[in-house]
Amino acid sequence: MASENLDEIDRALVALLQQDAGQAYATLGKAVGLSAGATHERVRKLRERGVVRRTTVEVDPKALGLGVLAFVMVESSAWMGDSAAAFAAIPEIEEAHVIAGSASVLVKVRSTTTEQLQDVLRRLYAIDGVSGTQATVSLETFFERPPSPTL
Amino acid sequence: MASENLDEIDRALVALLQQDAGQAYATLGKAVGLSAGATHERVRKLRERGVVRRTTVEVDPKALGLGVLAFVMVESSAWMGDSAAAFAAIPEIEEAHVIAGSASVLVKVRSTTTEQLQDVLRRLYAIDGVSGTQATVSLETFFERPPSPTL
DNA sequence: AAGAAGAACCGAATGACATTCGGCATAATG
DNA sequence: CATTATGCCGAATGTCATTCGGTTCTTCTT
Repeated sequence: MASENLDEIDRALVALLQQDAGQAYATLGKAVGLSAGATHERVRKLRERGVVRRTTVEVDPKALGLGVLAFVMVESSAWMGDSAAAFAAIPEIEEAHVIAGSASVLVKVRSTTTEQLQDVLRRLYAIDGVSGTQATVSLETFFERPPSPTL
Repeated sequence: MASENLDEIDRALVALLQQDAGQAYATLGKAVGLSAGATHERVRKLRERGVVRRTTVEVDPKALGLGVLAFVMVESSAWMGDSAAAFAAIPEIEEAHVIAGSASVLVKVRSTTTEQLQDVLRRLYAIDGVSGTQATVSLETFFERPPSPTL
């Protein structure tokens, strides 16, 4: 997906949809200077091209009882490139990234308690090749926001 | 926001909305065994209570040209608790967390190039109290998904 | 440069859905 | 037990999503 195919209107639409995907196409259209129908077609294309993956809701993790957030550096003695499914099978893991450096995979974990976080660490060790973990607990989240379409 | 107030139906609705917030209330209702109107009222309440913060779109960062992802450990010689606004003023920063440990704040950065990432690091140093940064670049993202309402 | 094809747009028509509300049932409270 | 609060259903009504014919603009071909 080459970003060079996104013009100013596409980027404005993405930003507006990130803020409020529930607004009417007529409202969106006014904001970017198009009719509702043309706006609808533009958004349909953004979906078709995979720029907009889906419409979702942003949820307050604490409201779900997920009061503990930690970033875990997972060390391994083996190539972890084929382990995506193993990480995805641990529901507390929100994201997982293969990284360069002393560890191999960085994962973001949300849990209800620190006990549950410990259990996640135990389950991480059960993944083939994992030799160590180093958890960094978040004391406070300043903010979390979506990728900016205007960089 | 006490999570004890979320019943099974609420949690099912959150999960369904996370997957596809564009589906009709009639469809949602069928999935949880309620009428469209009752479902609408349930979701309205989840919004009112701040569980559901907003309806948004999930976007492919690469499609926006944001091909570089890094996690930066920001070290400081001072208390960073009042610096949320300073971090938020750097648009490449997607999230920022106060952490326990040798560094003070962990930030997630998306940029178009490694040069831009370097520029972000320079701007981070300009924040009062910042004494060091340690960037960990993501080579591959296994997955990113929303917090699970069923943990 | 001219013509054809493709892409994007407008605005109206039509189908789908959001929202509201009266009535009923259930749960909670005093 | 009586009263109040909450949640639900289903239908009515207002709003919006979607489509499409026609027009305009852009790109491609000769």
